[in-house]
Amino acid sequence: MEGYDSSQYEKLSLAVDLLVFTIEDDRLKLLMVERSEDPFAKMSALPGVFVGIKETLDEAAERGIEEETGLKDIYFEQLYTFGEVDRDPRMRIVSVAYMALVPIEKMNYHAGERTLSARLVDVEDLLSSDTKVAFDHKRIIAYARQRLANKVEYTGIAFHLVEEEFTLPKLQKVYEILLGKPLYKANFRKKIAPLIEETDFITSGEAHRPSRFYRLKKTEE
Amino acid sequence: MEGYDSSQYEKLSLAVDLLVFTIEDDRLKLLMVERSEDPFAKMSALPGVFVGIKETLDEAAERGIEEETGLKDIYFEQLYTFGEVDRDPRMRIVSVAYMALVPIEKMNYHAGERTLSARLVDVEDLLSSDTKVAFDHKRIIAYARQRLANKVEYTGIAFHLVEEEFTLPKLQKVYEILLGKPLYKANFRKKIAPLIEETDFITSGEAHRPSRFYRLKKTEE
DNA sequence: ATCAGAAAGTAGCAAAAAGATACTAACTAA
DNA sequence: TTAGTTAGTATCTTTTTGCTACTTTCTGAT
Repeated sequence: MEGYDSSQYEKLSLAVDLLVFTIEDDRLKLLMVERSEDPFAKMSALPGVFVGIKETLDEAAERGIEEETGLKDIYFEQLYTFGEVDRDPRMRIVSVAYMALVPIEKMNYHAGERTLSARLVDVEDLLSSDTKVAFDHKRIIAYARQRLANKVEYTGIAFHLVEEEFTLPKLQKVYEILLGKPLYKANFRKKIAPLIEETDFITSGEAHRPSRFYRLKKTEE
Repeated sequence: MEGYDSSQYEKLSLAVDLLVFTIEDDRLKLLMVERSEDPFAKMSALPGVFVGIKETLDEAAERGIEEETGLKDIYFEQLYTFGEVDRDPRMRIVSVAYMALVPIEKMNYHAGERTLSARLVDVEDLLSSDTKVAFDHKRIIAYARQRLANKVEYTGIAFHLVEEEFTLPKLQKVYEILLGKPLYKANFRKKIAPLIEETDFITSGEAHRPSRFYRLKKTEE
């Protein structure tokens, strides 16, 4: 392909759509914006940016995340590239979706330049209702939701949704939310024990036994 | 993003690079072409096509696969999108990599219009040697190799590398090649037993006990 | 015909992981 | 001091995996 004379092919616009997930009030939430302009004015959409001609995809994703949340250095990964011809009614735009995870304590966001507002949307509610979402963004969200559920089983992705020091009940809750089912406390602890290490801190002030804070062990993955 | 006036952003070329894998002589092989033009003339590269302005990514991938192999209806999936700025020395080209799997018995290929030849390359040999490959294609191949190894463990992706009716020794070999390690026969059979069903056919003519042909059960996944 | 070789296929145990239950521990608030 | 509530642990059962050793069924050479 790259030997082709590419000028015979029309170029197209490439965007990055961002799925910034967090967990708030024991629910999986996603950062969405309210569009100020047509098409889909006043509807919910994923935040996103166009990819600059001198910018890698990862750089565009980082830039977009920072514009929406002010955050740098949060975990993100490329999700999938959506390239239906008519996904944008105005013109051909191919979108590379990126997924980012951030603990709610660090979460921050604000309306962008061309959006009315930004807010956290309950993902399960959104997906199980027939709420309309701009473009093909609902499908993208469903795809990401699925990937999250898969990855929590065989990677440490859930750790990105808690702070660096976390209690096991809190971490377990994150696993349960992503998996969509309750876990046995004892088994959960057996499973993640080799990945974590104790800290000297415990919770206090709650009307029950305090829980210890742990952190992720550096040495394994 | 999609509310932006996109005209302020330069458009770019989008290509699909194809990784057509098969198994030949008990080795994982990949279809590669020899480039006829600069840059990287005479070097090995992945086959690929540019994405047309009225064409989805999947359609472009299907078209590319058919151009290279004459095959329709083979299994393929989107792998990852590579968007480094300088991955093509001439101009900015973002590439969506697609991975296709085909049993060697169906495999077919020929040099394209702008390539000198097409051939099957031993993947492990290529990756463990310091053979130069055009563009960032070696990295893409390494990424795909990894993904194949992962997916064989938790999906039925290996079935796409054997014909519809297959013997268990043959299927096991495919698993072993993708995983890069030997498996115990008895365990392997226990594991895939629920996924397959017997046929009435067995091999013949070999100097040992014949083996039965099976097929994938339709009902599960 | 019989037997050696070779790969297909099966039986069955041991070890490890996952599933599940029931308990004990430590805090606050009344 | 006690009731309520959640943290944390001990222990058993079940399932899966890891492994070995066996039996089966073919060809090809005595």
